[in-house]
Amino acid sequence: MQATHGLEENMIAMAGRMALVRPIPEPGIIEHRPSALRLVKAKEHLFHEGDPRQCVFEVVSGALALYTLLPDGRRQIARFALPGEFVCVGWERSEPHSAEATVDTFVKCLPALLARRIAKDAPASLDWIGAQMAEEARAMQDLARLVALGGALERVAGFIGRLSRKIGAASPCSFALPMTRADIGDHLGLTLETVSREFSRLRRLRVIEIERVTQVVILDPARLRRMGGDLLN
Amino acid sequence: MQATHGLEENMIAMAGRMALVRPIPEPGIIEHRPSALRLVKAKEHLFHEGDPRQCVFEVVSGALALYTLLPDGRRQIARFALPGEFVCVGWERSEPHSAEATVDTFVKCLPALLARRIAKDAPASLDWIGAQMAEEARAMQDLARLVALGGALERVAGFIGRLSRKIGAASPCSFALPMTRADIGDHLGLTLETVSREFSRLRRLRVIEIERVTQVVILDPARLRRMGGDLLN
DNA sequence: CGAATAGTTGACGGACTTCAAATCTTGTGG
DNA sequence: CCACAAGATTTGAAGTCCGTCAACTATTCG
Repeated sequence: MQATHGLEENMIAMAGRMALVRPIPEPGIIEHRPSALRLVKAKEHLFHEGDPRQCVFEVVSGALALYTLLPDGRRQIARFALPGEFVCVGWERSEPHSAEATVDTFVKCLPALLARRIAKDAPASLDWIGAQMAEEARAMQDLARLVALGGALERVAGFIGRLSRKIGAASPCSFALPMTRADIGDHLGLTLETVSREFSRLRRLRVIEIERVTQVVILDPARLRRMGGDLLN
Repeated sequence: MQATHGLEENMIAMAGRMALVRPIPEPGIIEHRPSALRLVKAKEHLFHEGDPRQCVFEVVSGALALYTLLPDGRRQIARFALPGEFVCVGWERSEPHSAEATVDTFVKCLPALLARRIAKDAPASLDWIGAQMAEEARAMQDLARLVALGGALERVAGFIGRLSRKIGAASPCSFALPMTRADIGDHLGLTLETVSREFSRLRRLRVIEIERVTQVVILDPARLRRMGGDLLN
C-alpha cells in the first residue's frame, strides 16, 4: 500500500507534466510531439513486438491489449492497459509486447528520450519508475497464480472483480467491458466459449447482470470477490 | 539480449563486491555481517511473506522456492532461485513471498542497507537493479504464458528445458533436480501425480532419462525444446 | 532394519476444449 | 430508414485431459 501510494503521487506529478501541452482530446494523429494525444481505433496497433521503444504512453480512454504472439498463432494477452495506466515505462530498448487497441482508444504519448531526461532531473520519478516495474512484476505473478490455480469460474470472476475495481472506481456496480470475450479468453487462458459460459453462469447465479453484451452490472460484489478472491492479493 | 548482457556484467561486479569479505563457504549461520554465507537446510525458511526486507541474497548452491500461500492452503511457487541468481533485489520494504530451501542451500547475504549505499555510489548498479526487476517481470510473464497456454506435457517439458539451461550450462545433458515433484507441481499449477506422469511419458518417448529419482539426463534436447519451446522466449 | 517420506501407476469422474448451429449486434450501402 | 452482411456472442453435444482417490514401490534417515 505504501508503494502504491507513492506511485500514485508520482503518477499525478508525471501526468501533470504530460498534460501540459495538449489537455483536450482531439481526434486524429499527432505524433512525435511532447505529450501528443493520439487516437488508436479498435483493432489497430500502437506498436509491435520488437519495435524500438520510442514513447511512454498513458491510456486516456479505451483499452490496450499488450500481447505476445506464439509461433502456432495463439496469443497471450499479458495485460490490459486501462485509462490512467502507463505503458512502456522502464529501460527496455525494444518492445517486449505488441499493443493493440481493443476499442477506440486515446493515448498520451511522451517521447522516451524526454521521459529519460525528466527521470534524470527528478529523482522522485526514478522511484516511480521502480514502483511501476515492481507493480508490473506483481501483476504478472497475480495472473500466473490466477491461471495456475483457478478454474474457469475463478478466473473469470477474478478478472471481472479486478476490472471493476480499476474501471468503476466512480460507479462500482456498472461498467462497460472494453474488450471482447475472445480477448478475455486470450488473457485468462480460456476459449471464448468458456468465457461466455462463465459469464452466463454468473448471470444465472445473480452475481452479475449483462446488458447489451458489453455493459456489466455487478449485483453481488461480495460474492464475486469470494469466487475469485482467494487468488488475488 | 543486450539487456541480459549488461545484467551479467553488473551481476559480476556486484558479486565481486559481495565476495570480498568471505569468499569461502563455511557451514553454519553468520548473520548480519556483510556478505555472510549462510546455510539453509532443506525445508527451512529464509524469510516469510510480510517480513521486513533485511538482506539481498545470492544463491550459491541448492535452490530456494519463492512462494505465496493461499487462504485455502494451496501454494504457488512464483519462481525457483538457482545458484548465481539473486533474491530480494528492488525497493520493496517487505517481502512479497516466503522463501523456502527445497534442498540444503547456501546463500550469500548482503544487508539491504548496505546494498542501498552501494547502489547510490555506483549508478551502474542502478541499471543492474532495473534490469533485474525487468527480468523478474519477464520471468513471471513467461510462467503465466506457460501455464495459460500449455498442457501438462508442455509445462513440464518447458520447465525441464529451462531448468537445464540454467543449471547445466556446463553439462547440458545431465543435472540433478533440486526440488520435489510436488514443488514442480506447485510451480506449474499441476498435481504431483500429473508431474510424475509427464516425467514418465517423456521417459517413454526417450526424450529424457531418470536415474535415482533426482538425476535427469536429457537425451533429445531438440525435441524437448520443441515440446515446450513455443511457449518460452 | 524399519519407519517415514517421495515417487509411480491405475481407475474414474468432472472440467474444459472442440465442433457446430443459432442468435444478437453493428456497420454499410442503397 | 431499412436490409443485409460481417462479426460477436450464446448455447449444445461429444471428446479429451487432468485432478482425485487409492494402492504400491523406491529411497532416505535414524
